[in-house]
Amino acid sequence: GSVSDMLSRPKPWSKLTQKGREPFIRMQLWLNGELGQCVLPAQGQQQGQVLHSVTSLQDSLQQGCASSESTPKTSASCSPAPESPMSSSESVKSLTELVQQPCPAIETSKDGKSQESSEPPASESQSTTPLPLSGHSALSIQELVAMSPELDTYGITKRVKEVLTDNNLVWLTSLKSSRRARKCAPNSALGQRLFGETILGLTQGSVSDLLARPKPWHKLSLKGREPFVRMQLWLNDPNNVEKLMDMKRMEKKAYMKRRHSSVSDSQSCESSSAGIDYSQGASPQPQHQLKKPRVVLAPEEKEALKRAYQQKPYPSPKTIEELATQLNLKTSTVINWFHNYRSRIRRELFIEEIQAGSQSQAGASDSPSARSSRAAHSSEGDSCDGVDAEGPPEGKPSGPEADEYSNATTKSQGGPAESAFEAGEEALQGARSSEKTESFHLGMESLEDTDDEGRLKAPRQSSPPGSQRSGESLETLPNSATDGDASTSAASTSVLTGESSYKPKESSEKIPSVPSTSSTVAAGSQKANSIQSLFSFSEAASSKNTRDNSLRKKKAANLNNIIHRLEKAASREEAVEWEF
DNA sequence: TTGCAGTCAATATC
DNA sequence: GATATTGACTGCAA
Repeated sequence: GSVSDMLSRPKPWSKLTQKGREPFIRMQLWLNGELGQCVLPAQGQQQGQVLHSVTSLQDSLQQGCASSESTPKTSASCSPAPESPMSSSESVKSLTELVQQPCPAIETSKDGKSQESSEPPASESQSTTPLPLSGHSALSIQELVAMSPELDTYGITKRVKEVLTDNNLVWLTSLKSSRRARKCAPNSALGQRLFGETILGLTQGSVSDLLARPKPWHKLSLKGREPFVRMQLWLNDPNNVEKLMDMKRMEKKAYMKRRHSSVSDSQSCESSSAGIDYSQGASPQPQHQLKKPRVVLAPEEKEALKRAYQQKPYPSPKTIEELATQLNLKTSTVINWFHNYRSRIRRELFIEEIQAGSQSQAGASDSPSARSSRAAHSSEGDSCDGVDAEGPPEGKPSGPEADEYSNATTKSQGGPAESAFEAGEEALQGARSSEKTESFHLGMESLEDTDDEGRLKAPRQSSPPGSQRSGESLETLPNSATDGDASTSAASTSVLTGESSYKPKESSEKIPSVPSTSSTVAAGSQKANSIQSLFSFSEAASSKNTRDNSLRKKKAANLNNIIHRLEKAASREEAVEWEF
């Protein structure tokens, strides 16, 4: 009866609820000929199918995608329906099982996509890397992604890392004895590159990033979820490792073959690392020469940018322009830097929270750092550039306050600097900034001074030790913040004089040069000085504090973002639901 | 137009 | 050689 009704009187898509759309999706899949035996899993109840993003699914369907679909799944958020009886984890399981049965998740062959040649794998666009995901087309994966229940991204990456590294270990240890074997060991290891290219269709760098800093599922776009679904599928494949190893072997074979065949003239253009052949096949030299050298920002430049960020995470075009001029960078570089920095800070925060969340809150309460940060009730606010009035935002960041988590993400090595930061932060408690631009501009002026001597001529090629020079000049800038001076001067110091301008890169990374931001407080400059000295001398910081500080820094950055958005929203007077 | 997510790929680091 | 970092780019959405 329902079918009849639906067939004769279909509602327009826009009028359908998510549940109502489900049958149409199924029909579409069926029309695409991809409905296999797995259409309706035994568990019955295909309904719970809640699409995280119906539109995206629709898109993929329109592109002709299809595949083993369906998976009952529930999304607490969007499925009010009582019907989906499955728990989230069950759903995941069934999802992956489903995909696995008919067509193993990992089709090792790189040509795996041959069968469905027609489809234009949206995701691989320009990528020359063969998109792995075989038995299923890339699109079917999209579909799975759309229908997938919430996955534990952190857990998934953790497991993937384990599998990969375990594998490395196995090989390395088992081969340790033999010299010859050891020589081969690296080749036999399951590396990120192989995994990325074969399983995820991503490059090594992306994989590394993904594994190290997974975003929580709910923060991911459909596209962003795809690698996690792939990983989940891979993890569920009992033969995953072997298949990957096979891949490895095949790759190696191919490589050897290539090498042998190109003995003659290969010498000149030797760059024959595995996986290169596509680049040469595509086009000859022209691009080769057009390649522009990669910009590498000198540490001082980064410092300056960070300080600018502390003051204004969302600089105006004018500010960007100025910054670019002062630093002798292209505006696009500055823009990119801000974009990248914002998003990376955000991501770090995510995982910090995840990690913190997974730690027992118990320990957090009496850790010194926690104590201090709590005692200094306003310190959080400070660190976020005068966001002390962050009533609501407070809620979230404070939760994961735990100081205990292992900071896998926080590659924090900047012990001294960070401890300094902590001290500095405390010293600056109560300081607060409300003004932004002016101080920032002042800062730029200071920088100008710097430039006079040794402008960061930054060849933008590599940031060699030469950069030290400019770093020094920055460092030696006169501290323009005079005691009783208004916030502006204090701020200017913070932006440029940078307590940390001479800090090693790593530490500077973690240290937020935070608060000096704008302390309106008279004591500002003195405090800044104390920070400076701390930077130089207090080597004895505990790693706990270190982590705590890095977390704070990130929170600060995050709060900055929040503020910015709030301001924006306020100016627009629009109602916004905030998710902090 | 702006900001962001996701990614690549060059380079740095381990 | 494997992995991590990071500037740049693309595509999308508001």
